[in-house]
Amino acid sequence: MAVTKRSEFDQTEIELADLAKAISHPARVAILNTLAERNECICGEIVQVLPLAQSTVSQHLKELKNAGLVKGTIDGPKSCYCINWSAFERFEQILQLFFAKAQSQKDNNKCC
Amino acid sequence: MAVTKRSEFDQTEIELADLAKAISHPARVAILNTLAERNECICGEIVQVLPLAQSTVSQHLKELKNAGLVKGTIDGPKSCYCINWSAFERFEQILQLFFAKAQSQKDNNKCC
DNA sequence: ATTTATTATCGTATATTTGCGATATATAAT
DNA sequence: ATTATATATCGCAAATATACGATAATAAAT
Repeated sequence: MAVTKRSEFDQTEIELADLAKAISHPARVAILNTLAERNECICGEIVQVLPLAQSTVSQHLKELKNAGLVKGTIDGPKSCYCINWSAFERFEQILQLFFAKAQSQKDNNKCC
Repeated sequence: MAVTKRSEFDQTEIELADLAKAISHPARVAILNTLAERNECICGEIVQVLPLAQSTVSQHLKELKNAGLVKGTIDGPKSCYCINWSAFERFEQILQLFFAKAQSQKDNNKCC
């Protein structure tokens, strides 16, 4: 069966889960780290840093793009990928809310 | 092929990715939210809140447990699941580092 | 116009995740 | 001892993710 029940969850939960999924693979974490620490972000450099084939890196980049964390302009052979800082910061905020909300209840939690 | 290249990435990247994966499904975000806002955390309550079968919820709980974010004691029919706050806070710290490191480079980033 | 270099997409194989029903397990209640 | 209740595990089907090689696409260089 495996019909995904995705739509039956809260929008905020879905949004957080989707963003978390975007960084749920070490390659994608590495890509974001690499993009952040470069001035000019050419896809080729990323391929050289990662232990993966070019096509696989391209796929991971696409996922980061779909999640909105990365934006890129395809400029012929030299495509330029960069971090989408507004989405990145929104992600940070959503996480902060998630942790803050949970921890505000921490003292009530008496079991275990 | 699909041989996972997991071991070829940095330890910090793997750790972040694994934790992110733990919250990469709305059900698991919902479980953590629910656990946080209850004093007594009985698995049954969680099943009632989620739009999923009992066995599926149990599986998600197991994943959260494997990731270390949740700890539980099986007490016969009443198992008690709670947030593992030390792991939870470590997760928060890892994320903070990730975002801080990336954003410290933000001004250098001129492209796009 | 051809060649070269770079990135995207397609096809494919395998691995993992998601989800459920059925069943097992374990304690509390009778 | 038996029954009832709650949770875990097993087995299965379908969906999604991971990874690669091969190929297509695109623009710059010749």
